[in-house]
Amino acid sequence: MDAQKRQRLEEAGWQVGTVAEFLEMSPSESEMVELKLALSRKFKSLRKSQKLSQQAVADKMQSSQSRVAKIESGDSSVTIDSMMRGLFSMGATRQDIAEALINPSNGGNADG
Amino acid sequence: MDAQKRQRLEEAGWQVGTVAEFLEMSPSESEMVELKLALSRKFKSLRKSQKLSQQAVADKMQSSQSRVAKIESGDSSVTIDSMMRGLFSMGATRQDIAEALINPSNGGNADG
DNA sequence: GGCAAATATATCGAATCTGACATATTATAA
DNA sequence: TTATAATATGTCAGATTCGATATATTTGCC
Repeated sequence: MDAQKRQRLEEAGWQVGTVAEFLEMSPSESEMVELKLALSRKFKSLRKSQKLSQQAVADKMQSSQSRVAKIESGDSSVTIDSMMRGLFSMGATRQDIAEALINPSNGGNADG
Repeated sequence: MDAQKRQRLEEAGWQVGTVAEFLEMSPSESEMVELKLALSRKFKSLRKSQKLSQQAVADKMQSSQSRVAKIESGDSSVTIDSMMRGLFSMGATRQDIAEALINPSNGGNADG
């Protein structure tokens, strides 16, 4: 059972503990996971608010649709650098990003 | 941007060169540079405030002294992931990081 | 000055991540 | 339904970054 599946279970109501506990992560590792999750949410909500397809964002940031999908799905092969690059390519400011880091929700616009 | 800042960037390996070349950097690329600069400053000020050597921080984050030096000098081979990992290893919170992103200065404690 | 600790810089093999691509799955509209 | 766009998933060669190491330089103290 991987982390993603486990998270799905949890969202469906299964009490299994925290992701960090399950994966036996150090505090800094789980901070990293949460940070990436926050950025990934912000990324998706920003794209939606601008009504862009993943392909359109990929073009803006000189990447590929599949990579954008991975960014939004929280794939572990994605770096923070990559997410930041995408956010800036969509016009996000450091302010926007800072707010996304603090706010546990998706960070504002569009579907929420 | 002043000449001193540009020179620091050049010395750190950012392909900046002339002012003209610098202006050819896309907006998102320069946002990335500024973001990394902000994180690098926060990293150093946090380490100083905790009176840790670069080696000590390297141990905490399972890296090497040389890599910590590169983080603090704004070396272009350093990823944001790497900087974040270091910041969290020193006990920084997402709040701390968010503030560092917004604040153009070094971010608070110790020298500066 | 001399010495030791701290920091900076260079290099390199190994590990990781990337963009591209193929393809599967899921929405959306006619 | 059928067609089409959008999104998700898997793979992989090439590029990038990593930690480690060696070594140079700087800093601080005697």
